[in-house]
Amino acid sequence: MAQIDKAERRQQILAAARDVFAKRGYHAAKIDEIVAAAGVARGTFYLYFEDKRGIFEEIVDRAFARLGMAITRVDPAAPVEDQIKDNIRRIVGVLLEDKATTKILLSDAVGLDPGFDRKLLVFYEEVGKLLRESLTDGQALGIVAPGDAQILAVLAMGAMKEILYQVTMRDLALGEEEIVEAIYGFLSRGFLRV
Amino acid sequence: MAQIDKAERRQQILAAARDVFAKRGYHAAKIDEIVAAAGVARGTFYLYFEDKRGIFEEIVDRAFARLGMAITRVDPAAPVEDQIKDNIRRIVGVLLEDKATTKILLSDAVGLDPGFDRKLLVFYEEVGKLLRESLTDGQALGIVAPGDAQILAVLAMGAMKEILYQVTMRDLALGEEEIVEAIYGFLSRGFLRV
Amino acid sequence: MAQIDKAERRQQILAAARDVFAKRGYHAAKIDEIVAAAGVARGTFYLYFEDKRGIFEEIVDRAFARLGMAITRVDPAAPVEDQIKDNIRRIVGVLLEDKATTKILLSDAVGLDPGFDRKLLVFYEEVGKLLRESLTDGQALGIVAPGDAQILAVLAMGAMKEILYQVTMRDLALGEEEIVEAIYGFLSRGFLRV
Amino acid sequence: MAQIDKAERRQQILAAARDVFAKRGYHAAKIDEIVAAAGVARGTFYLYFEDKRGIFEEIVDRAFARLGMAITRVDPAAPVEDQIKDNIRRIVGVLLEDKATTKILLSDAVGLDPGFDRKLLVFYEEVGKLLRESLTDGQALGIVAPGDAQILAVLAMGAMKEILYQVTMRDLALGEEEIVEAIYGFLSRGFLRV
DNA sequence: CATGAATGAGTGTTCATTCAT
DNA sequence: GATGAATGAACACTCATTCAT
Repeated sequence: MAQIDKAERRQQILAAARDVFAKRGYHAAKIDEIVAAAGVARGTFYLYFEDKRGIFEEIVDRAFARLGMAITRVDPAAPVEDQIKDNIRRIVGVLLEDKATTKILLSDAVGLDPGFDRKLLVFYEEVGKLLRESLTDGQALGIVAPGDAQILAVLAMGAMKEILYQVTMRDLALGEEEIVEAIYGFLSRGFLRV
Repeated sequence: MAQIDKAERRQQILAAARDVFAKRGYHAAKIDEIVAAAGVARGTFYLYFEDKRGIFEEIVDRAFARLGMAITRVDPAAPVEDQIKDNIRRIVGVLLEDKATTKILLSDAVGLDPGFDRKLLVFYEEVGKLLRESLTDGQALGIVAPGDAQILAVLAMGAMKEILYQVTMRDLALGEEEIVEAIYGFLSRGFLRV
Repeated sequence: MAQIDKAERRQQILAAARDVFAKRGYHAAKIDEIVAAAGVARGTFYLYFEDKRGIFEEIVDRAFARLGMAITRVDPAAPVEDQIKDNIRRIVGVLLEDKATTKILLSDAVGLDPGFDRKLLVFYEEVGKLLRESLTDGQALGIVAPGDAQILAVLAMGAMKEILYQVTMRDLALGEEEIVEAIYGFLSRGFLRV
Repeated sequence: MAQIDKAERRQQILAAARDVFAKRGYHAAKIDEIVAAAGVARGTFYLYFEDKRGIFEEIVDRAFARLGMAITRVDPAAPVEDQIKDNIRRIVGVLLEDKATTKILLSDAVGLDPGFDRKLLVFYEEVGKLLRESLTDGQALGIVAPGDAQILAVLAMGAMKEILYQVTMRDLALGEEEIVEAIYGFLSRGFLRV
């Protein structure tokens, strides 16, 4: 079990932890099961991670970082439709690429404890802020409907989170592009025609 | 402590549990704190409830029941706008009326364990089914945009859940009617005008 | 195992802990052995005591309190010999009466950790202060040899501690009165006659 | 790290261990901190010492050896006062010269475990035996007060240990000669003049 | 019915020691 | 010899649940 690269060993444990957390949820996930899945000894775990919560936090932080990088600001000077679709496509891509982590993000990390709730809220707030600014820009140009940009941002995020939650948790059989189109259509036009 | 009605005693404990669960989250909520808040002895708790998970489940079940009763089917023969707004208004009303329970529903109950995840999924699926049917009816009448009704239903629920989650967790200062209008506007027209 | 008086239950556990600590030393004493000796369940221990260190500290504190009460100030106006002998007799009596606790005091509590070292030092300093004052009084009356009263106090305490340590740890077969006389003789006259 | 003498490397580790043991106490001293202080790798430690207890034992054994060599038998044919003072002076000198080790001896090694208690007892008994014989000789010559020589030996050692313990642990500001004189005065004449 | 003292299974974490390179 | 990554035995403590009074 000896000379693996240190970074590789971290990844190994991280991947095992991700799978166990996704399968069992945070509290039902036992260190024992994680190290068994990673094929390392109990003590090795603590060589690479502070504690159970620490590794969970790292999984979430990495996912947030990946997600953050998938999102880019919309430039209102250029055609927006493709930019928005690309954003949606990248977000959906990142989340569907690693469903275990997505389940952790959208399910296990929710309501874990006040500290974690804050972390989640902060991340969504950051995304919301970017979205809000884009919406405000768009409103100035008349390509976004008037209304409280913050609320619109929250609603848009909620819609996306839910569809991805359902796809992840229920294995709703939808192709990525289908999801992207549905989200885009919904955000752009809603669905009521009364 | 003598002459309290049995049902009243249940309520007392239930309310205490709800507050503690909302304040601490499921795992950090200790039976000790619940019984202290309810002003009963430890053993008394188990006279009224099977176990910790049992009382939590009852809180969630009651909330779901209340929520279910707030939702009524839209009759496409009559003017739909008011019917939809009424539905939204009732749902928002129920959830904002008891924020502790709403926090439990939208945060603590999420990712608790596979069994609970299923319960949540089932409830949202039931709501989604009703919504889907209404949407399908609407599509037949041309008052709902075409598209996969199931996805539309999921997106609509996600948007509503998120705004209420934010209002509950962040104390976003929004009036009920404001929320109702924002949701309705979003569902009906989206926000892009490109 | 039920309805014993709460104070009695504390005593029961305290006595068991004292025996185990005395037999094994602080670190080798396991909670398991203490509760087994006390005939209670693991959890019961924590119902009565904060933690392992807490019960140890209580044992030491109680011993110090008992010891403190055995010591009285010497009144230089009255004949001092009997007063001193009485003090020595009471101290020796208290320590030989419960050898397990004495072993804990003179052996296990020593060098446990910086916090405990301080507690010990503080206690001995208090005793030393009383002794020092008595010695200073005595020096004024010419019944105590001149010299740094603090050093004399320390030396006197050391002599007493050591003889009791040896009696406790080695079962040196000495009667109480023998010990008292030896200490008194030593303190009063030393042993060199050159 | 290459060309260091094997014996030198041992010394290096031994010195580091001594400092860490003195600073933290036996149990709070971690191998990690010792090897870090010594500037060697974890495994290297075990190349030079059996285990943690082994190195601790060696520190104590060496200290006892040094101490043993400082003590010489008093020849009753020659003037004893200087011989005794020289003995005290040498003992005090050895102990104050390396306060870290003295703290280990008088504090950390006490009550470590039954095995160590025995080692301490044996050493003090050996010293006590030598002292007892000197005292018995002295009693035959009338230069030592009558009384149980063993008890007198124990009392004398206790007095010395305590003053050195206090000087070491409390940084009692006393010069060596002051200490020597105080001890000698105390042993020779006690302090009561009633 | 109500009480609260007693229970004990369950688990995260530490750290001395080993051993492949 | 030297290294430091890996090991896993050991243990204090928590807290939901039970049950004698």
